[in-house]
Amino acid sequence: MPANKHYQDREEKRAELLTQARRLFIEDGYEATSMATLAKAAGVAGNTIYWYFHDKDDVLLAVLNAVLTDALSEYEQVATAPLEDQLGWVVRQLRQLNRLVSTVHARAAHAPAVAEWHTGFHLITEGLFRTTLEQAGVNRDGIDAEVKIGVFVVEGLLTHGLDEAQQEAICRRLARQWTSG
Amino acid sequence: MPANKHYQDREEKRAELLTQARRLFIEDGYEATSMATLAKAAGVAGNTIYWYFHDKDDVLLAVLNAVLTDALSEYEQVATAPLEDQLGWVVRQLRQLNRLVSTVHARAAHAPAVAEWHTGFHLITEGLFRTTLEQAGVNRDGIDAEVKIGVFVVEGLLTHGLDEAQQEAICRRLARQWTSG
DNA sequence: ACCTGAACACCGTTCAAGT
DNA sequence: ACCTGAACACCGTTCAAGT
Repeated sequence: MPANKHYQDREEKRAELLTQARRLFIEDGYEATSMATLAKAAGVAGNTIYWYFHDKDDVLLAVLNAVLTDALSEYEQVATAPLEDQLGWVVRQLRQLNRLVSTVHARAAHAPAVAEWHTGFHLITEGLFRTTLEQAGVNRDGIDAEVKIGVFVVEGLLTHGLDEAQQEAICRRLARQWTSG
Repeated sequence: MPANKHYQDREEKRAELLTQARRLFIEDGYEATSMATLAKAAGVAGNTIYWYFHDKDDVLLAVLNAVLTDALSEYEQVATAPLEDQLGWVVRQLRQLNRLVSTVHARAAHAPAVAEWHTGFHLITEGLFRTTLEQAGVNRDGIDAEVKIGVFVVEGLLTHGLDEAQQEAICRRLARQWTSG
């Protein structure tokens, strides 16, 4: 079956490109990683990437989806923990991804596909967040606003380098308001 | 006094460059505005900019300071209004600047000077915010966390295109928690 | 189908040459 | 001191040529 074999080879090579892109985008940043750098890391010529991805934003979307898939899979294990612990876990998990978060916000302004991904990401995470709050017994009236506040605060914690104490204080303050209200 | 005259000419030309940069960075974005575009808008050759600014990030810093100065000046007029109105004013004022906000977060990762400006900006705005909350009688214990939560939520409102109703709901929720606690 | 070297249009920045 | 045309090193992307 030459077709299957070829398909496997193709998938392997694409996977290698994706692995390197994920590492480089997270470690060095999207902007600082040139297509030439990425190609060299994967051992191909610069323009070969375009056989596997439409353009650089397409590589970014593939990286974002890979990271999101892994994160959602890990989230299942913490979904039943106390509210405050969940919040801390999310922040710790995403702390290393703050370069990616900034990149999404920056690229969303210029690349419609990234803007669309950004919207979908918020739908998913806010849906999970709302479920968690509802299970914690938060009043359903203002829950939409509460969810958005929670998400915005998490994003703020991510993109600004706060020390552990400040971070914990903010998480406690947020969680307190849910468990008391 | 040829020295004064020369100085004035220089200031005028720099001011024109700054005006155009401010307009272009806000309308089209920092990344989308090339040095050649900026130069053309100001009626000079591309490399002439480097006589007035060290590099492109230096132009960005000048724009940020100009915008901040104007914003602080306008803030004085609303500083004594009710909390909720102040919050709404800040969000409306800054809504048009969301490209600039994204740019600061993106460039802060690569340009130390922008990172430094970003830190200073947060010190100033959080200081003002804290004063406002204290005057509103918010409990001083958790006020640090409360201030950061407020700032992060405002940044979130800025960088995500929420409709007016959602925006108002979030502002009301935030303000309620201050006036009740 | 897959990969490449070479080229293209662009970018921020530098430099030698002008006034 | 101030300004410029030309050049430099780089960027993402395209294309003709190879297998």
